[in-house]
Parts: sequence; structure tokens; C-alpha cells
Amino acid sequence: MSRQKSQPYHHGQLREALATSGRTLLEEKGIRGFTLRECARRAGVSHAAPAYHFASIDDLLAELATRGFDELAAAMTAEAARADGSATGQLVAQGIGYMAFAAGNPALFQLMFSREANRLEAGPLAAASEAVRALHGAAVEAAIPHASGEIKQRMTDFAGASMHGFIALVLEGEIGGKDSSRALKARGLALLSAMAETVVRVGA
Amino acid sequence: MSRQKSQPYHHGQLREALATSGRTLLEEKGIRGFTLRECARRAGVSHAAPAYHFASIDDLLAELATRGFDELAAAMTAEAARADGSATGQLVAQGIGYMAFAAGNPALFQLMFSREANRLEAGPLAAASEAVRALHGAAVEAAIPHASGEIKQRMTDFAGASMHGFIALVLEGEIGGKDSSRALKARGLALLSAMAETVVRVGA
DNA sequence: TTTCGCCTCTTTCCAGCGTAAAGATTAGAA
DNA sequence: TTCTAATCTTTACGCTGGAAAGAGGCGAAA
Repeated sequence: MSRQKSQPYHHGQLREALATSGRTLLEEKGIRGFTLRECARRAGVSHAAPAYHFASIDDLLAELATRGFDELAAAMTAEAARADGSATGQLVAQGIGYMAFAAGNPALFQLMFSREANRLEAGPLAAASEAVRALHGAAVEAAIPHASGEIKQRMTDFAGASMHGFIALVLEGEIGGKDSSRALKARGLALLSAMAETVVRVGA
Repeated sequence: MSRQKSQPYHHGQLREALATSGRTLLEEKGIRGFTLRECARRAGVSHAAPAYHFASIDDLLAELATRGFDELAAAMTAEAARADGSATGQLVAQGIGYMAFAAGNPALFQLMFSREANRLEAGPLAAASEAVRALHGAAVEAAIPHASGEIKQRMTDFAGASMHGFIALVLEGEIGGKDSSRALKARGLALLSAMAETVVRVGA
């Protein structure tokens, strides 16, 4: 990612390059260890160059979080496409995609749900996170089409909370600290199954 | 908290004072806005004074997180004491205490579950967080005394995940962004009820 | 009681940080 | 070709966490 002779001054793709180097840097050093200067260094530009593309370090972090939400939505959709067409199958598959993304990008996942990235109300970050919520909400409602609006809301809360809470606690080491990766996946799957069962039972 | 004539040089209670000023500072500025120097300033000492009591800023943050876990355990116990003696009542009450603590100390709660505080395996932080887990695990097992060990584990995962996930998503604004505080409490209570019902149903 | 050593805190210093301002360079339009 | 705006570098500032050295105060040993 360092500057080449073919790009002696204008980088041309600096915004993209910063997002790329920023993402790896974030996973390597964590949120507190993330610095704008190191990010610029890895992109091969001076430490002040990012200022033109991002108003502040928080702005860059918000961009990373936004891209994270986009990718999370894609992971949920992709996993759902691989599952059978049943409503509960879709719901569980979405959860698998959600957890797999979180496990593969723990620091980014933490940033996305950390409130450190200042999400302006109408900003792209809020839209991207809303898209994930919509995806999940649709899956829950599809599983309980005849339920009342209130039940649907409660079951969406319930499904989202258990799915998110489980992987969050796993990443934190609060759950399955000594478990193998395989055993952990089984626990996750068991949780998603119990969640889906409850949703259809209450919402029937 | 500034230095008085009665304590011209030796502070005497500096460790405590730093933990106190650190806690308010954390809630005011968030994890990323937390600085050791401002913390020392508020305690009325020079910026290098904390070094004697805390090896690094991460060490101070770990102390704050540890105290947070102690307080969280106390909040869960206190709320459970106010509830009826039924096993599910205890489980729900613990959840209320958990959520109330998180809502009242959002930045601290986030720090506790942020992996930023480097939790050494055998450190006091790990012990304090383990105590909270034990408290919750005992409540779940008391609700399903005849269940197998595997079911108990799965239901502990399940209960902990939904409880933690819900309040985490609320703090993040992912759930109930427009709701009033009252409505939000109702949603939380509904979630805890659904959680407890599922635990006793599956574990029966 | 005096002295001495250790604990606690301050002062000073350093490199690194985010950000602002000004200068340099380039691309593309006129 | 020349001019202008966009992009990047250089420089500078106040802040940060931490290390090192010095000062002050307490308690034990004489």
C-alpha cells in the first residue's frame, strides 16, 4: 500500500486505501490502539493527508463502522441463501452469518456497537445499521406472519438480543472461554435454535 | 477532591480518589475520551502521581471495570432480594438489576465488556466478572433444578445472552431509540419474562 | 529524640498523538 | 498553455502516557 512511482503525489484512491489499512489496523490494535497517523503511514501518505477525506478520526472510524454494517448485512444474506427456505431456517441462518462476521472481525464488530463512532441521526452509519435491523426484523416477522404487531416487536427484541448478546459475550470471553472453536459453534447453534423455537412458539 | 492543607503532600487515599474521579470522568467522556492526566487533575494531584498506584492507564481502567463488576453483582443481588422467592421471579429480578446498572452506568458497562481492559487470567478483574457469571448461573440452575448439565449450560447461555444483548442494544440505540424510558422498561421486562418462560419450559 | 530509609508525590522530559495552517504539486478545464 | 481547484506534504501547537530524577514526609531504628 506504499506510494509508488506511478503515484508520486496524488494517491487517487486514498479514501479507499485508508479504509483498507484502517480496518487491518483496527483488528491488530483494537479501538484504543487505533491511531490516525499509523493508518496514514500504512497507506503510504503523510499523517495529515487523511484530513482531506475524513474530517476527524471519529469520521474515519464511522466510515469503518458503516462498511462493517454493510458487510454484516451481506454475511447474513449470504448465509440465509445457503439455508433451506423455512422461516425458522432463515432466522437461524441469519444468526449464523451474524455470529460468523463478529467472530471474524471482533474489533470492528466492537466498534460498530460501541457508540464511540458518533452516529449522526441521518448519517450513512445510521442507515447501514438500520439496514441490518430491517433484515433481521423481516426474518422474524416472516417466521410469525400471523402474530400481532406487539408480539412481533417483542420477538424481534428477543431474537436480536439473544443473537447479539451471545456472540458479544463470547468475544468478551464471558462465554466458552475454554471451549474449542467447534464446541463454541455448537453452543451458538443451540442458542439460535432455542431462540427460533421460542419465537415461533410465542408468535404462533 | 482537590488537595487540602490538611494533606499537603501525601494524599493518603489517592488510589480511592483516582477510582472515584476516574469513574465520573469515564461516564462524562467515554472510553476514548478518558485520559490519565485529567483523572489525576480531578483528584488534585500531578499527572504522574497515579503511576505509583496504577502501572498504566489500562491498569486503572481495569480497576474501574473490576469495581463495576462488584457493583453489578450487588445490584443484581439487591434487586433479587426485593422480588418474590420463586425461581423465575429471582431470575427476572436479577435481570432487572443487571439492566438498571447498565442503564445507569453506560460507559462503565461498556468498558467492563469491551476487552479494552486487559483481563489477566487470574487477575481480580476476571474474578469479579466470574462472580457475576456465577450469580446468574445459580439463578438459572435454581429455576431448572432437574435439568441435565447440558441443558443447564444452554439455558445459562440463553438467559445471559438475551439479558446482556438486550441492554447492550438499547445502550447502542439499536433498540427503542424513540421509546420513552417507561416504554423501554416495559420492553425489557417483556424480554426478561419471555426469557424466563423459555428457560423453565425447556429445562422442565 | 534524632537520623535514616522508604514511600509518596512533583517536576521535568520525551516521543507520539490529532488537528490546523501554510506551502508544494498535480490534474484538468479554459 | 495557463490557471484554478483538488490533493498531498511540511510545519507547528497543545495535548497525551510514561520514564526519570528530585523533593517532601512518615515511621522505624538507633
